[in-house]
Amino acid sequence: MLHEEVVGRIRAILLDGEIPPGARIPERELCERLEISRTPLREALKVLAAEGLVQLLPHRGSRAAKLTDKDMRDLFEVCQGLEALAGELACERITDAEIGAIAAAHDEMVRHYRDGDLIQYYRGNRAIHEAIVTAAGNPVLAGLYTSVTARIRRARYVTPMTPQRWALAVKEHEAILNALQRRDGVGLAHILRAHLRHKREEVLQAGFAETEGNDVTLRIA
Amino acid sequence: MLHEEVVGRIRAILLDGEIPPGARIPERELCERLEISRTPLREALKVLAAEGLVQLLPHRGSRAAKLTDKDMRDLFEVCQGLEALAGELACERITDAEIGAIAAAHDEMVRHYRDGDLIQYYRGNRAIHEAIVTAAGNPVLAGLYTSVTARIRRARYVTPMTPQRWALAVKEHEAILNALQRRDGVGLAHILRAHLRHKREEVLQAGFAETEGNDVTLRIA
DNA sequence: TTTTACACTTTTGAATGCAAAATTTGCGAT
DNA sequence: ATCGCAAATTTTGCATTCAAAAGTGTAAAA
Repeated sequence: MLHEEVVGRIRAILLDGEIPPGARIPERELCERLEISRTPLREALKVLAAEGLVQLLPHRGSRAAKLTDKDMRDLFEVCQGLEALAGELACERITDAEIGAIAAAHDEMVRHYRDGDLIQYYRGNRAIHEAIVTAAGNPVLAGLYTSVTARIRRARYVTPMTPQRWALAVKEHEAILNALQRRDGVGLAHILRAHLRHKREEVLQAGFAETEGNDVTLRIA
Repeated sequence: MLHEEVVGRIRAILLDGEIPPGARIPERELCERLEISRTPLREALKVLAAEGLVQLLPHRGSRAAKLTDKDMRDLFEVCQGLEALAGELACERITDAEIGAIAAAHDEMVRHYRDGDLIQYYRGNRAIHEAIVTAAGNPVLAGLYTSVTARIRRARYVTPMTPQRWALAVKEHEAILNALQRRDGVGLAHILRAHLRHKREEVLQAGFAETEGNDVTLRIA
């Protein structure tokens, strides 16, 4: 198993909440499960610690990082900035074909909205946001975006929404698509920022910070 | 020696250009020099690879990452976005004391400009940009900023400037300070973006991409 | 009964050793 | 002299091992 694959698998375990935020990461167990020894596992944990997904305590092992309200706020704030930048750049560089693909994804997402299928809606939603970032044509930006969104993914794509909020989000997505089609970078940046600001308020109001005894996984079910 | 210290020391070696971009990283030598064994060294290298400072080639060791023109452009683009965001947030949150400190740093920097001391000018310049990011009060943002700026530091703070460009940069810094004092977030974001755009053009024009046979260190001397 | 001291266990962090892969060296053929 | 190929050497990646630190349990003393 390659180094990057080890990192990826542990990242998946953490993002799935299989090891819940704040819990200790059992080196021995993970080694057995991934069928590797402690050396490559520990290398991966240090990388994930640098990413912010794992917290290393000297001589006390590693834990799955826990996000406070402040962390969540900071991450959303940065995410807003990154998506706004991506939107502006995308408008300069996006091809008609890419716009077409996003429009198709948008229509499909709206169908899931009408069907009331939140899971599928979120899936499409995420694909659109990622497509915009990709269209920006900046791998550095894409990398930071991936890393920041990974940390808030569970909160962002798991929060239940009220009908009102959901309707607003869909409306905002109409505006996002529209700005893209007009290649209105400044406008797109604005609407993306507002869109994420609303999402953040939603998440924080729902109390989704990963603090003591707040098991998000339970709430999902 | 603590893990973070190992990472820091290798980072410094790379940023100083002691191991020039593209060169192989000699594990054995570094181990002896840092007086550690290969295990912690390799952990550090993987972390630095995740940061983009080191390139890992499976079964072929690690090299100091080399930046192409495109990489440089992408990094500056992201840096613009991060600084603009930091500027906006800073205007919302900065204290009078912090503004005072930045004003003092600014005055000192201008003195170095008048003295024609580019090294000291750059040092002060960097301190101001970092102070603005700090004033944004967002550690996630600060972390990304540190990591992105580290990668372009040599280009950013080493490029020789023409008198015209230097004068323009100082003028822009007057505007930066002014916007901060007025707590004009949008204005500050704009001027920071323009400032960095100019810097990027300067760097790219100077041909500072770390491509084959382009030893930046030589040019500094 | 509560607290503290102490031995014991577990776990962490790092050095060493070993097999596999890659690079370099040496030699023969053209 | 140059090219090609095989043997030798080096280097990489990982498993194992070892010392040190943290955690745990027990028993004695207050």
